[in-house]
Amino acid sequence: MAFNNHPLISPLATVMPPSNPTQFYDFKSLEAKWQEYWEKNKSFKAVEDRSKKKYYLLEMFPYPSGKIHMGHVRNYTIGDALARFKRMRGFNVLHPIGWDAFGLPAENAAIQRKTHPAEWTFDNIRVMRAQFKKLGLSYDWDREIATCRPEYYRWNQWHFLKFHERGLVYRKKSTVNWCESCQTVLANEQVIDGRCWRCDQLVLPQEREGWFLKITEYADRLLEGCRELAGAWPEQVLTMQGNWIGKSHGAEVDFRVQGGDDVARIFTTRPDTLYGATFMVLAPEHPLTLKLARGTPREKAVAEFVRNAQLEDKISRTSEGGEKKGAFTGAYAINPMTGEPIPIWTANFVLLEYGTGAIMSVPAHDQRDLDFARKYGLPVKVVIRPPASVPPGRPPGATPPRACAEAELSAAIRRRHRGPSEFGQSAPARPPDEELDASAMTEAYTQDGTMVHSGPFDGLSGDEGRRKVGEYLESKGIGKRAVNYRLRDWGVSRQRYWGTPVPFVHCGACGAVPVPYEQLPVTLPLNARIGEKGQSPLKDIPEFYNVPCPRCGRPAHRETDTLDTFVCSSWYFDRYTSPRDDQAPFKKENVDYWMPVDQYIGGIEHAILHLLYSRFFHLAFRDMGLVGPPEPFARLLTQGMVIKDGAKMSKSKGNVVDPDEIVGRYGADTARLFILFAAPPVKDLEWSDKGVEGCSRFLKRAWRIFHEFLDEVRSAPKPSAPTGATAPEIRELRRRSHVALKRVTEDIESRLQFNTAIAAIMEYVNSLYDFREWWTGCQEHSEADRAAAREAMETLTLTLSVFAPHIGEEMWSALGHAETADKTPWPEYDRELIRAEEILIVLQVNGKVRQKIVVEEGIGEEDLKARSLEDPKIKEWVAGKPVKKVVVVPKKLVNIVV
RNA sequence: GCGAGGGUGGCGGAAUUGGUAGACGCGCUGGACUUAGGAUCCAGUGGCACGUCCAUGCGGGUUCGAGUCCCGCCCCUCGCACCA
Repeated sequence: MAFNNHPLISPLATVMPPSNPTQFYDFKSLEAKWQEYWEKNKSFKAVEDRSKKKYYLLEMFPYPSGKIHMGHVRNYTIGDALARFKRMRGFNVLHPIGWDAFGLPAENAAIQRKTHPAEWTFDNIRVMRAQFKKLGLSYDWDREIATCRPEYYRWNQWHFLKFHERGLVYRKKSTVNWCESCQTVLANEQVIDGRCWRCDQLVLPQEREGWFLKITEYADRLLEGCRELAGAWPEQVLTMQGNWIGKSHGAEVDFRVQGGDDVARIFTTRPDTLYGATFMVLAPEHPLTLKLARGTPREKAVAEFVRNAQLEDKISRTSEGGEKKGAFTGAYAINPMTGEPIPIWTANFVLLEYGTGAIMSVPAHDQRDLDFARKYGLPVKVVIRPPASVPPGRPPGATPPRACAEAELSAAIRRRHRGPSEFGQSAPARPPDEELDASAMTEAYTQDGTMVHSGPFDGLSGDEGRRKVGEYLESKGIGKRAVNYRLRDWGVSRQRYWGTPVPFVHCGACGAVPVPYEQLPVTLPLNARIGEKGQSPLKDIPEFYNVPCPRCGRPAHRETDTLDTFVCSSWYFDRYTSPRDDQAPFKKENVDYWMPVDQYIGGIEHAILHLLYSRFFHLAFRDMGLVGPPEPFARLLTQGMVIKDGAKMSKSKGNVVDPDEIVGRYGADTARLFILFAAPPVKDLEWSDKGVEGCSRFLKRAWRIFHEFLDEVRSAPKPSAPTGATAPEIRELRRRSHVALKRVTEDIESRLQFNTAIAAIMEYVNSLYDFREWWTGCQEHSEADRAAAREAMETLTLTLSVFAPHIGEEMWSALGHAETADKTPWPEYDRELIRAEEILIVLQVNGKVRQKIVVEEGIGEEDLKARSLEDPKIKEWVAGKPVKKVVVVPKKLVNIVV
């Protein structure tokens, strides 16, 4: 028990003796011991302390689906390493965890297993919490939340009512995405390629009434924010959000229907092509479509076409390869510029939800319109002349210029990421004044050019033309410049049980009435009979369903829809700042201290789901004065997937590795180390059992070398400044300690490259084995020598403790420290000590490496040049030829050009 | 089609500003210790025609020097895509 009786040993050591006094690395008892210590001492409890710089580190909280998988281990291990590092760097770190505990799987599992969703959920939470603790994750467990508890979801309801007060909540009947297998409506963001994001089933259109949040009101600010986040968030995520918001500039123009009062409003990004509009197309669902055909010989054909179009599923209807089908309504509209009548059609590819649900068709300058015109024999009219030269690689008609904010955004992001780019060379000349031939063209000319056959606008270029036409439309009152978004409002109604009840009451007299704040929470009854498909079981619980109207007191009934679970996750990071507050969703002073999240870590699958919703909530909160910062997540890291045998781990592929098994066999430290070492966080990680063994081997190796030095080092003093009297081996040891420290520090701090940081520690351990050879060969060691060795062991221990905290703490306490490693300030490396006394210089002849020489560190350029030319090997290579030039890169290389 | 990211040994991956390509780990080869080793330690390990050689997807270019910069291709992954 050599290190058990040291006077400085921490109080815990007397309570809990070191797991084993031998050199055997007994990870099992050692990990259990430290986990118990952290738990008892609440080691990672975060306390608001305005005198310290805060650091809010957050990983996306998990859905309690059963047991944790490797993806979780990776996500939370990355976060934990960073949390531990930041604490040692002197930050006041908030590192919380909780459970995204509402959702369909609980309900489905409950039906299957004849249990209750609550029971299933809390069972899973228990299991997963224990698994997290076994991994040694440094959470402030006092802040743990579960969104399915009324203490949490009452604030969902509170926010919903606040949003309602501000006009951000409304109810409407519309065509929604219905997932038959989940028996619920989905928001647009939750439909991926026409399929449900959770169960992968095809989504069907359905007419339904439901609750919506006006995220579209924030479209512009959400897009603007993407610009600000450039550099701090992965470019890909910002691009995806930009695409999703889909802002485009253009104009809305009214087309009068010939012989009546009807007006069809269209949206176009190309008002400069208005003169070329030779027909217009309405969405089948457009109210005018059937109206115009009514009472005409076309009525039957149009009605049938509309019916068929609506039956067609959305993917085939809107995919590029999908067949463009249309029907003539029999009516004509007046082109407001030319005054000419143009036929009004309806077609499957025009969507009611986008723009105004009606388009003008300019076949000469839009590929889709051209295809349609050719198919149905409609006229084509050229109104844009290509410029005399076009940029290289972009033949006319190849790529439409998207008058879209996407392009602007990605350009802005690129500028942020790389700095301004240079312009390409000028384009090859193209014969000027070449006019397109309307009757011959098979490809629409979709790029900008000069307006022709456009009356007073002839000769104007794209941007100018669009502006002038816009101004003209406005002056005539027949249109206006307009901005359109692809983003739709967020449908939050879910027709399922296991969620936050929508806090509204339906009254025959008063309509939908908000539940008064003082009556919150509207508690989800636990006695529901789950399993009846098609409607919420809440309807069958009279004590829930039947309530007096809060306004008039007459019998009314509660809303039975529950809120989308993404509502829970849109503000949980705020709740962590005051998790137990029962007066407000969070305390202002706490949220002001901790927010924004400094580093957020999670999967890319939430790029336009959770991450967009949360930004929306945050902006709305900001407008209500609840929070201060412009964005909730200052920096975002999207970690890669865990792959095995080339595919994502999944039950169906049978390639899952159970974290429990790895932790059981090798210990949490090994599991953590491997997962951080095998790949940089942003890249996919290929699982390797052999790699895990390698990491286990490394920890044992570190443990052994540490214990070989321990006895002599335990009582050594702090190393003093270097003196010339020490042996070169000691100086080299100190140099390597400080080099390792520098590399680990910088790899974590400025690059989040844990894999190279760990590689640096491994290299360092290898060099300690080299050093040991010399050390054991010495008769005795001076105090200064022992101090240097102590420093080396402390550096090893502290750097390792960030990644493998259990073994790190064990070693740290063995060194006799009263305080734990995680409470120890991260050491600073010494620039002076890093400087090598001798450096390696690479000698090149004509750019090829021919020799390597070792020279003293401070050698002058001329001396180095001379030494290089004198080198026998170099002389051989130069072979008497005249030396044309010598390039000297200080401290690196000399290149001799002959 | 558009946008982003990527292509480096047998494998996972390094190389931060144009300066020794392949750090670190896995695997493999040999040795030591051992009753034994799938433990541990030590040494070696890009390729071959073993050279003043060839090597970072392919072909050019800039440079004393290119995995890194420029031009043109090929392939892979992801996102967007009839969006008016």
